Formats: sequence, structure tokens, C-alpha cells
Amino acid sequence: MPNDETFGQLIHGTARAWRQKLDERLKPMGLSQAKWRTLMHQSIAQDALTQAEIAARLGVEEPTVVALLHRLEQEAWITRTNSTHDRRCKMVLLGRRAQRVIVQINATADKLRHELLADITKSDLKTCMKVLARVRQRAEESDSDQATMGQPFSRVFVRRNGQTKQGHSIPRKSANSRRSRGLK
Amino acid sequence: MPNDETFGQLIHGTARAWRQKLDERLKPMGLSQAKWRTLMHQSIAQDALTQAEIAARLGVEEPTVVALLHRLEQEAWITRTNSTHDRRCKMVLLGRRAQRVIVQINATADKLRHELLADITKSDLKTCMKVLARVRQRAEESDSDQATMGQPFSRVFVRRNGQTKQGHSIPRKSANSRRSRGLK
DNA sequence: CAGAATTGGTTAGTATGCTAACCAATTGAT
DNA sequence: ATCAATTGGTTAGCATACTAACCAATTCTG
Repeated sequence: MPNDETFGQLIHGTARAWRQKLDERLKPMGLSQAKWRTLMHQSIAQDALTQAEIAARLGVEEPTVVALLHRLEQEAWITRTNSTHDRRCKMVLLGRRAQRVIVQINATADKLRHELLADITKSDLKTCMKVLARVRQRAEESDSDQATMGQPFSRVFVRRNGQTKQGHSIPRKSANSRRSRGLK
Repeated sequence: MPNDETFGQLIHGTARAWRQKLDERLKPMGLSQAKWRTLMHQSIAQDALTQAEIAARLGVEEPTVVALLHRLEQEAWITRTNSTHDRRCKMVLLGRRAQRVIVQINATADKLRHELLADITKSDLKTCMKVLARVRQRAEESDSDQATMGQPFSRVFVRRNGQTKQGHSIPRKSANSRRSRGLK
């Protein structure tokens, strides 16, 4: 067993173990970490959120949210209605069922957190969170500046459809998603 | 933006950002984090590994490894051969292509790690890793001991198929996976 | 040794994440 | 006012993870 594990592997493994544990606890309530997080952000915000807002708060991409909300809607946790102001938007609302149990769901997550952090000192925890936040920030930086110091071989501009609507050619942002990583 | 983020969300987000970044860097080489990790463990071990060993080292379940190796094999990174000693086993070997590039693949991961941890002090890093290791250990504990301090309601033995071939009935391991979480 | 149990690997089905490509609606620029 | 660009949402297709259920082979036990 490699106890000289790299930091990357360690974060990854810890996050996975945490998620697994939470999923296990939430399972009897018919939820998972992803669903719980979604409902939680809903309940924190006073007004209904759009899907884009939810994606930003969860820190995931929109298509992920689409699927997630689809499942949540099927299971009657939420409702989606078209916005009257902007016909593109869909406002997401917590269903009654969700409102009823949201408190105990959060309590479950809180309890788990307390358990897992039980014997960690305040100081160590603070340091750890500081490091994690810094690393995350670093990892979310755009990179494209110095990283590719070699030659960018194969400069292929995919240019998918090419005829639909916008042809503003040459997106200098490499092959990134059209959104500039909304997280932040 | 919730900067009073919980520890769970923070770990989760950081791990995700790290993985994304690594995937992005490995992409030009036709790899991903999962594939890289698999190849790395292969190259560290001198002899060929069985799929079960790989699963244990990666810290994932066997079916996940099956799919992963399947993709790696299709892309000619590895070869799978039946073991002569134990006909159940399949030994996994690195293909020539993998052996050639494994060094620079690891270098990429190393470089990323150095970049992401650039301005973290040795001391803070050590503390952080200590905390993560502890949390992970906690999260991987079996739980079932004191957590369910009530009565174990619903003692249902799922008893799935029951008729096909082997009817060794009643797996007394409750509904858990048949393996006792090989991680560790 | 025979039957039970375990172990290695697989398949099927699901959840969660991603990117690419698209449409419809709104906003912005001229 | 019109056309270009942006924004909200969707679909399709893939990658990576899981559990449940299974087969085949080996090992353990009486």
C-alpha cells in the first residue's frame, strides 16, 4: 500500500470516500450527494433560481444540471416553470416534499461532517481549508498562458457546424467551452 | 458566492478542479486521470498485475476497472493475458507504446502537482495531508458499529436470483457488496 | 473427495460529470 | 430596425464511478 501517496491521489480519494459515505447515509431518504447539494442551494436562496444559477452555485456545467433536475423533477422534489420575464429561463421551485424534509437532510450532512472532522483541531482544519482553497483557485486558473511552451502541434479549429448562426471564427481560447468557466 | 463553504464541498470542488486540470493536460496524449493512474500503478509494479490488484491499488471497484482496462486495451496501451497459474486471473501488461511514454506522462502529472502546490509551505502541506488522510480513514470506516444505535429494522436478505445455478442461499453479508471494501 | 464458500472477472443498469453542437430568445451595435 | 453576438436550455455521446447479479475457477471444510 503506497502511503507515499501524492497529494492529488489523496484529495481525490478523500473526496470520493466522503461522497460515498454521504450517499450511503442519504440513500434511505432517496437522495444522493448531488441531489442533496442541489436542494440545499435551492433552499438557501429565497427566490426561485434559474438552471444557470444552479449550475454556477453547484460548480458544474449546465448539461449536468439538466440531467440532475430531470431526475429531481421525476421524483417530485422540484418543479420547473417557465419564467414570465425571460422566456428562455426556467425557474426551479422546491416541491412540498422537499421543503418538508430539507431540514433533516441537511442535518444528516452536518452530522456526517462533524463525525468525519471529530478529532481534527480547529487550527489544523483551518490550515487544511486554506490550502485546499488555494489549490482549487490555482487549478481553476485559465492556464493557457505559459503552459504550452512547446509548439501547439495540430492546431485544428474544430469549427463544428460552421453555418448555423455565429461565425466569429478563431476562438483564441483554445478548445474551451464557450462559457469561461462560470465558477467564480 | 458562498465562501462559507463546508469542508465537504471544498474537498469535492478541489478534487474536481485538480482532476479537470490534469485531464486537460493529458488530453493531447490521449489520456485521462483514470487511465494515467492505471498505467502508473502498472509501471510501478515490476510484475504483471491482476485486475483485482489494480482495483485495490486504484481504490475503485472491479467493474470500474473492467471498463477502464477495456478502453486501455482498445487503445493499445495494455495487453491482457490469461494467467497460467490461475485460469480465473488475467494478467495485465503494459504495451510498448505505454512503456515509451510513461515517463513523460508521469512528468506531466508531477509538473502539475508542483504548479498547484507552488506557494504552499511544507508545513501547511503536511498538515493538510495529515488531515485529509485522517478524514479519509474515518470515512472508510465501516460505520455499522455504533451509527445505527437503534434496532436494525428491516433485516431483509435480498436473495436476488435464487434459482439459476448455484443456490448457496442466504448470503449472511446483508446487502453489502460481497467484497469487504478491499481498500486498505 | 464432495459440497460450500470465496475469488477473479464480467455484464447490465444507473448516476454523475464532461464536451460538442444545437435552438430559441434576448441583448447589443450600427 | 436589423443583424451579430450572447445567454438559457437541451440533446447526444462519452468517461468514470457505483451496485446487483452472474459464471467459472479455486480453495476450504467436513
